[in-house]
Amino acid sequence: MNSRIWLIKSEPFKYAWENMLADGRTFWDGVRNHQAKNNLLEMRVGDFAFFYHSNEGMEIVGIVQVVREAYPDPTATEGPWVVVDVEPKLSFETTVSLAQLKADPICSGMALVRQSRLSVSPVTESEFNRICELANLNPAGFV
DNA sequence: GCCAACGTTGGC
DNA sequence: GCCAACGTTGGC
Repeated sequence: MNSRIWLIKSEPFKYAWENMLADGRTFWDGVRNHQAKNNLLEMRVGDFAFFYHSNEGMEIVGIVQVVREAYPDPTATEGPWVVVDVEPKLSFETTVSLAQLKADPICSGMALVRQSRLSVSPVTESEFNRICELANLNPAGFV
């Protein structure tokens, strides 16, 4: 597996997975945190990212794929902020809740769990595999 | 609605 | 450069 894995968060009432599916492709804007921005800068075309619903839902609902690497955020009037372009890759039939991740020995150490305010975070390969397992997915099917 | 975690701002 | 005050995010 050459791709790195990430996790991006969105509040469903601002931009839900359904919006992502409807748009087909979007630029991931609004990141105003340097750590999250640095993660965006490290994303490469072909990388995958889990799509997490924060606040409401609090679960991973799908996977997107990076289709364009970081470029200046068109919605930012100043500052070093960037966006990437992503496309929906697949919808989870079995979503994975935050409670499940917290209770899981592998996933309880995730940046998502430890740093709840970070909106773009890295996912390790073992976390990725475990989440696929919890979602009843075969990673070999799409990686 | 409350609060913990964390980032930012501004006085000194 | 420190730190108190304040704002925001997001889980509970």
